[in-house]
Amino acid sequence: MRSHIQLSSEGAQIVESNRTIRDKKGDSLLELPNSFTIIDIETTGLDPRFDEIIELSAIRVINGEEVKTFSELVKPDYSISNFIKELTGITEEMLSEADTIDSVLPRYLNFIGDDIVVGYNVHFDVNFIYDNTIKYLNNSFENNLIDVMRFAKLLIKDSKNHQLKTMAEYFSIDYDNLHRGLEDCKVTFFLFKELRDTINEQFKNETDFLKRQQQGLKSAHITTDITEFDEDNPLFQNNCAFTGTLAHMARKEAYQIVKDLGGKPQDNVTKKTNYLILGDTDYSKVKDGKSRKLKNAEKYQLEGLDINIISEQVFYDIINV
DNA sequence: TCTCCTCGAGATCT
DNA sequence: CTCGAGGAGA
Repeated sequence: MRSHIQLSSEGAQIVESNRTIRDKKGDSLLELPNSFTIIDIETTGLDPRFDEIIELSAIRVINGEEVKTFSELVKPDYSISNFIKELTGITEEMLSEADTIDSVLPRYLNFIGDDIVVGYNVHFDVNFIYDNTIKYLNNSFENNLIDVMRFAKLLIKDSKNHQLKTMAEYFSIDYDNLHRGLEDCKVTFFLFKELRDTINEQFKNETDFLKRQQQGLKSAHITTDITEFDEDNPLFQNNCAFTGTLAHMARKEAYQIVKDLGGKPQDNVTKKTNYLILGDTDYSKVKDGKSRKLKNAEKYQLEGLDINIISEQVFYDIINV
């Protein structure tokens, strides 16, 4: 397949086969600022290379308060599909009176300024804006961004998926016209607030959550409210490490269960390890099919240390699941 | 123990 | 794109 290279003086957008590189795109931040601009766009499809923008919407938020909104329809070059008509409720007739992208986009970018842009799966919107800014204005869109979906996935585990609609229902957020720009901005704004509250409920404070997220999953972060333990449980006061992916729970949940039983979850196998639980390690990258943790455990076992290498199923039996 | 890298799996936007 | 997991090297 031949590559199509498209170069521009500002914010080079290189289209190679079916992959697009946007080298001046802003950073994706895991932050909770008080001032930002919520964005949402409607398009004629999912692919920025072929599809067009038909609505640009935004809400300016300062110190947590909505202060201004922007929402304009955009007249596309080509007609829109029935699917999009159904999805958004936007008709050809509505679009026929709208301005074209080259005149609406500058107003939109002016409204956004250099604010951090916040959105749901915000990369989708930013990619369209980025490409259209190059194409029509020969300029780049470098604003940093915050993806609310990222927070949703990190915080909401008991949900069938993380679509905006599902999350809105999860938090009982009302919406009248989902898939219209401004309405989706409002839902995203409420959702962002709810997720911030969730963080404050589940963690000491916001920075505590953000710091942990950066550091990744550490067994030392797992805490328990339980004060009285069953001292007969095999895990009680014992060090437990895991290797591989567990079939029935996340590593984090397993750590929590160990902690709740009075055991001590570990990130690595050490000479103090008492149990190594084997998950699925059928990875091509694991040499000999044995992870470093398993190799260490076997080594220590040969040295006569009290370390039990057990299967995932035995672990479930011990914890009574 | 830590920091950074690589890789595969899974999901969302219109 | 993001995350989780293992690996390598300091």
